[in-house]
Amino acid sequence: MWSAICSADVRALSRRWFAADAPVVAPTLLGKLVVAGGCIARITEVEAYMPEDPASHSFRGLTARNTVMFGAPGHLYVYFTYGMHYCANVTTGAIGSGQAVLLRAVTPVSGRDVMVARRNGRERHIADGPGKLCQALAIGPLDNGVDVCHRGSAVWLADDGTPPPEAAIVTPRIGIRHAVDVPWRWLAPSTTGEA
DNA sequence: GCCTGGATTGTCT
DNA sequence: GACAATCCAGGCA
Repeated sequence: MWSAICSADVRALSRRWFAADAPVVAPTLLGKLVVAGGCIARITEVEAYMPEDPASHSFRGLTARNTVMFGAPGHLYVYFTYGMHYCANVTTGAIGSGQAVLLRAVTPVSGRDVMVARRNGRERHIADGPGKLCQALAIGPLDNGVDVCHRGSAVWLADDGTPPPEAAIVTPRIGIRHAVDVPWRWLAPSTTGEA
């Protein structure tokens, strides 16, 4: 698989891919690949966050932490939460719009052993949560702001031709305390549960 | 400068 | 199923 990533039939997603609003971009990312930490994983769950959304970090405007969210689309926004976990987002929309798509879960495609090792040897639930995803793919604060449209980046998103699932499951977002009824969470149907 | 809440996870019962 | 762990950002005085 790694050789495939290095070949021409797997290409980085273009900047234009992320130019639309987060709720539009989010479902299109299902099935796409994340290349990070020497591993490749397929996206199975995402959530959209908009600036008018009380659950979004950009709701209160530009701050030192969320600067990346207000920057150009197609960049990685990594933030620290609950005192011990990192979450990875990809910025979308126009510059200054403060939108992002949270990467909630992936399944290993290549480098599974490495991901398991990073997850302290856990064979199950390798990356079925935002914090676990960052741990398995070694995504951290140093990756905040990297360009995911560039193959040479520490973290980038790729398209290997796999189409998004035709019947993605749409649900309200979870783990948040504001705007809990907004259906901006998308899951690949065959990958619910164990990742 | 202090206080509070948080886009979570792992462990224990 | 319930709860503790853990620490930073942001709000407020």
